[in-house]
Amino acid sequence: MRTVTIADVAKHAGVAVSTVSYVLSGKRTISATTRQRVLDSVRELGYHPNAGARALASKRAKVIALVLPLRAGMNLPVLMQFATSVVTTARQYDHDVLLMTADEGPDGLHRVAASALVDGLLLMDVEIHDPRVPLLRKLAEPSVLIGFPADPEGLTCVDLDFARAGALCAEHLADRGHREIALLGAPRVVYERGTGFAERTMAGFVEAARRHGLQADARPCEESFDEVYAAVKLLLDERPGLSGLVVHNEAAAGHVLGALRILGRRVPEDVSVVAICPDDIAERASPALTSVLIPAEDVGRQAVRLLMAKLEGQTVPESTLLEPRLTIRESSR
Amino acid sequence: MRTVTIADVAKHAGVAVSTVSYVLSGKRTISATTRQRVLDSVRELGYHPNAGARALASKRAKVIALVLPLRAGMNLPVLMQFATSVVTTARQYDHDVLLMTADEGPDGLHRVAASALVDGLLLMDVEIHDPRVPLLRKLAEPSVLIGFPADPEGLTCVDLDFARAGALCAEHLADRGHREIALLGAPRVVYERGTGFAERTMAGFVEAARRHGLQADARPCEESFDEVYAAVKLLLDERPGLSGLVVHNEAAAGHVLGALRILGRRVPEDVSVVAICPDDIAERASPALTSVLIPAEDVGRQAVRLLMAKLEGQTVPESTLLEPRLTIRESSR
DNA sequence: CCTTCGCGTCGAAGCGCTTCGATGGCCTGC
DNA sequence: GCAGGCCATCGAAGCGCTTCGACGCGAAGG
Repeated sequence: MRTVTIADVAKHAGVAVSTVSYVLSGKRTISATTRQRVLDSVRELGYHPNAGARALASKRAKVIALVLPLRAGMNLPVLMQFATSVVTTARQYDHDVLLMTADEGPDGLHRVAASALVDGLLLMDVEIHDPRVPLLRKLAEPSVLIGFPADPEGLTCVDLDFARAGALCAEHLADRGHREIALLGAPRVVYERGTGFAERTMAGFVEAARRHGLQADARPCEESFDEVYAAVKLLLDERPGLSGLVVHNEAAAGHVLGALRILGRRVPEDVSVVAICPDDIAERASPALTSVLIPAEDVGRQAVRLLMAKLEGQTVPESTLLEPRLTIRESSR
Repeated sequence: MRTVTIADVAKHAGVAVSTVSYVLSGKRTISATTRQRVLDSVRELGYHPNAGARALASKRAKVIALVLPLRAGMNLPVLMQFATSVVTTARQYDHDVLLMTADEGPDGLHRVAASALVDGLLLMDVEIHDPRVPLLRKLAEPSVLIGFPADPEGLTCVDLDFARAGALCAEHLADRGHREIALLGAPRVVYERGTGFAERTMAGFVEAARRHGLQADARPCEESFDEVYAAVKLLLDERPGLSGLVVHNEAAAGHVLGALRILGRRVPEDVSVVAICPDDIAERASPALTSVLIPAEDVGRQAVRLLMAKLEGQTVPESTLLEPRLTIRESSR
């Protein structure tokens, strides 16, 4: 069974090859009767345009690259949701997704772009001083970044508004009358790596607390139970009046609850806890955590939309910050 | 800056286009001096072959599809390791990876295959009665499955040897002198979905226990703490002499330890626990779990190798089972 | 010395598609 | 009744690459 080409369709429908092409692309008007005849032939023969030929002729591969940081220690559920949402959204725009790992580095991006394998790039987990950023500026292919490098000038970046998320948590606690609050953040290495989002959360938190006249404290937090326990204990020792705790570290969130239980503090009676984490983690905790969710799906969808807009030559905002949403559950009052 | 084509390279090196092509593909002998001149030009001009043109002319896209079950509730770390290993291995064979979600179903596979977007397919998490299997048999493009459908005839399947893994656990416990053992498996839905690996583990476990004259018991196990606790309690009530427990459920593994602690059984003094799970989970538990690991990386690498072999027209075994390895840690004696 | 062979290279024919300019038929308006 | 215009369709020229057959030349063989 030889594969069906556009010429087969044309012959079957009794029209020229170009007519079939125009029916399929809609780039020229074709009479309703011809159009129907062609579409029938397409269906009957089971025609699928050859991707390579199309890419060659039209200079559009209809494929975008998704560059994921597939190193260990990522927030897997969020990453997965994000990837799923990117693939699904891309399909809605009739595009496919080429999966790449960050470890190919700038060369990998250059390769897929220069070979016209992909029309555009989506990079996740961009760091403050990301070696790929200068390349992206040079590339003819449009790109969208998840996260913010030091200088987003000339790029297109999407992210959750982490500063706002931090602030939202502080405000929530302020509204409930808490006067002394603290934030436990990501592991120290995350700050050192300079991904940016962790710092921005802290900054937003501290700023909002200050604005509301709260006494606030923010520090990194490791992920093992023992270290979380030690951190929580230290915090409570130093700040006996502490009654509100924000945890921006999904691995640690559960452990914080465990530590508080062991330390004899009830949640939420003695200490209110707010987490910045995916909903499923917040819901599964006990008590269920009041949380600000990381809207991975929104981010993915939005990123693809922006990329598609750029592919069509539209200009898009350099920076898109997604508004965080706080869901109140059992762990705060 | 127009993109560099093979014609540019040819002109720059003072040779014919076809010569450049042969230098790059190695399909005909080219004298060392010419070869070097061409390679120099390639480097100097920064030439990258156009993927579409190459695919069109050679009928090889140098892309494989990776179909992941991006629904929730998967074992994310394993899935990620697997995906990473697939991408990395594919790159070693100079191939790229197109990411697809299972929810496009058979039509999606047909689409990418018929459009020659990909040369081969890698499907993860194949189910016993998978609707995609009949299609794969028909497709001209080769494919490799992770997991086993009911009838693997004519397909190429790779998986951990789960039966062996179950047996290994039973044998480990038998060697240590345990006489009454049990296995807590995946949630009930997994068995109902019929992915196969869960059943095979159970079967291997039961068979090995029987062979060693042990009293054995195997049942599904849900993932929430409360349900795990109930299951463990029921088991201990029914089988007071139970001293060895195998857990094939990474979400439940930690909870089992918690439940045993609450029920006053020390691990490993009173009950030895063996898990079938990724190493990181086993190591993070306390006490660290003796475990049989799911070698996601091996599976990915092996799957890509098989696919590449098929792409080159070699015949490969229908079934490849990866030998499980047991790592002894603190939870068993 | 001439033929034969093989090595290294070239030229040209596609691969299947998009797109541009051309064409022919038909309607409109004066 | 005819010029002008528009609509629907066609034909052909590439897009950048691979690959096949051909060719020229020096070495080997008779």
